[in-house]
Amino acid sequence: MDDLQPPGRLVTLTDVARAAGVGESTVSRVLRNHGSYSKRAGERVAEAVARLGYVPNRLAGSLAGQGASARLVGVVIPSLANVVFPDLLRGLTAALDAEGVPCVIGVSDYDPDREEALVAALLSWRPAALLLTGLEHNPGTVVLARAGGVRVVEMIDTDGEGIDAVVGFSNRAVGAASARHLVGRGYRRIAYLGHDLGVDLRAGKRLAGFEAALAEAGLALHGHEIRPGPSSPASGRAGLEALLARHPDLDAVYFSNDDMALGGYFACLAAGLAVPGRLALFGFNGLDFAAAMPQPLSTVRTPRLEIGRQAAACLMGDGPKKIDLGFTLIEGATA
Amino acid sequence: MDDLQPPGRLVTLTDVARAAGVGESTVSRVLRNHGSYSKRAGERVAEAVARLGYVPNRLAGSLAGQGASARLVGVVIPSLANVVFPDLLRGLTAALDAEGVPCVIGVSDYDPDREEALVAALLSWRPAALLLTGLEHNPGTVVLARAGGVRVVEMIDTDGEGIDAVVGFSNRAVGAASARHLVGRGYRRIAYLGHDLGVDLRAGKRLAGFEAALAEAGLALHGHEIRPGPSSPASGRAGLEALLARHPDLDAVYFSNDDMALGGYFACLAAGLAVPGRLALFGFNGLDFAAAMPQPLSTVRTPRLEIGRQAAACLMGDGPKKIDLGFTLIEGATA
DNA sequence: TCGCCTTTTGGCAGCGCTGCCAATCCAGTT
DNA sequence: AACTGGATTGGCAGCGCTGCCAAAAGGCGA
Repeated sequence: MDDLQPPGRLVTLTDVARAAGVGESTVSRVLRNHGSYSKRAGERVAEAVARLGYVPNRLAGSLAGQGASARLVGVVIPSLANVVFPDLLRGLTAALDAEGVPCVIGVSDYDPDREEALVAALLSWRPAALLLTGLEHNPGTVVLARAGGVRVVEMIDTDGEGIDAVVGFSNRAVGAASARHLVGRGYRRIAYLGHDLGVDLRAGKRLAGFEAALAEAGLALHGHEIRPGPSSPASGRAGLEALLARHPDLDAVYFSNDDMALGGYFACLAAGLAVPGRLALFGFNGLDFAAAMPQPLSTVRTPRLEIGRQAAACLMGDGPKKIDLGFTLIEGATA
Repeated sequence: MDDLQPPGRLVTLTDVARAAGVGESTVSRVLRNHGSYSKRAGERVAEAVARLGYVPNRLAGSLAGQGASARLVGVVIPSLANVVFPDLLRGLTAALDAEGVPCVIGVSDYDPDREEALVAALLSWRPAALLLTGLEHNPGTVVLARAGGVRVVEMIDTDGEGIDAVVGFSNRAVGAASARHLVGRGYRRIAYLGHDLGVDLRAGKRLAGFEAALAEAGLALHGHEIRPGPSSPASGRAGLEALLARHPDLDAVYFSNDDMALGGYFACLAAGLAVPGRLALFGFNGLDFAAAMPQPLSTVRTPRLEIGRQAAACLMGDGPKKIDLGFTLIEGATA
């Protein structure tokens, strides 16, 4: 594939300098608009850049520059299959693109070892900052991140201690608020329906908060179904059918997220179960479709874009170490 | 933020060489497992690397290496809000992470000028390859991409000429197949409900293919609703309500994608319209939820992950210049 | 033990850029 | 015209690494 472009050397700053009849430093100053230079020099450089089609080499620039760190941000997320993470990236890139800082991303597939490998790989690009998801990491990941000499921001989860800065919300609190809502509405035989907790630690924290709040009300989970694999409407639908077969007397279900809840809603529609009359449904995330349902889904809206934005802001300025952006309980009409 | 890490210099390859009592070149050879070195040298280097916590500096490595191009891939996508693009990234990162090549991403927000700026920014990192979305770009973008001396792959759309390699499917053909399906089922008063076509050119191509196939059958669109803004279930629901108010006699609706179709389905549920008895619905994309609906959505499944994977493969080897991965029409039960 | 060939090794230039410094220029003063 | 201070400029070292090359170290049969 490399023999396709034998154009020899790409245009360098030295070429521009020669073409513009000025020194290299002048070109550098003009291009970065840093230091002082005459109007004339600016024009000649601009002209030469345009004529030669010069594209700066940031590898060289970053290497030579102060601190030798690149204007890049390394991001490790567990998955791209769950809307939450693209939303996070969306907030992030919106804020970073404005600064002209691109993200280098790695997807860990919820595997801590892959995460560690990705952190090492990303650090080798000497990013200006590193963004991780959640607070649970391999010890090696933490050592690497600390030794990397970069700002580290952990996103989404605030239930625990971070390496450096943390931006997110409390998943435990979300679970507790959800439980209190259901209990307050009079539901008593409440089941949990989720996807694999072994990998999604934050779903586990929500469940823990949920059960704790249930316990405060003198209740316990009335049924429990954990589906292998990632969350999806299909999994939610199959899961609810399984759950109802085992516990026909359920009156409410707390889902690990809205995707699962949508599947549950579909199951109810298909089975002709009145929602919430016969069965109440409660989700998590507050995705777009939740509000468009015939009966808006009862759920908790999480500030996903805002987490991304604040995380980006956190990289730039020196904000507080822990930012809890909270969440919003959406009453909806399904619970 | 930078005064937080005054740890002085990070560990360099020279430090490792000194600590291991070997030359720099030997360390380099060991680390890249390139060239020959003794077992003893390998062990001493490995020990020193572990002891010092050395993380290579790829900025320097790439700068010094052959062709001075980085083991990075630049990706420009129009949005992260539409599942399609995260899915694309998913296929991509799955294939690239295996090779240890991270993606540097930029989000253009469907703006050709932003796309051009992002291409320039990404090229300045001297990526090994550049991945763009769609075939329509600013002339400047094309010039840049060509001059960058990198392999360029355009994803998703095969209806037109690419800069270098193209991986995707024909949106026109998707539209035509969808129309033929609806016509074959006996629907005659068919409307189109979509989001902003000005930005989503591929949706426009589908619609063009759809109308062309309709014309072949002697039909024309019976109603037409374009919603401003991005696609979403909420937009689909509101759109269908508006459409039905204007054309109460519709018997089928072709949606710009499944998200819009889901909103349409919700609108039918809410209004008590039988699907497909009273109104048939047809989507596009074949998202997860489509199969979990009480009546599986009639739609077209696109090979999003596979496009990402093939695009990655395309960067490595020298595959064909144009790969059409086709699509699958899913009959479903809504049309 | 010696010569010959292969494996292993270290030195060093240089990738393209930035930061520092000293040189130059220029306008305003004296 | 000489002088002064700030604005502008170019030269050059060096960022951390790789590729090249020549030197050193082994291996082995004679």
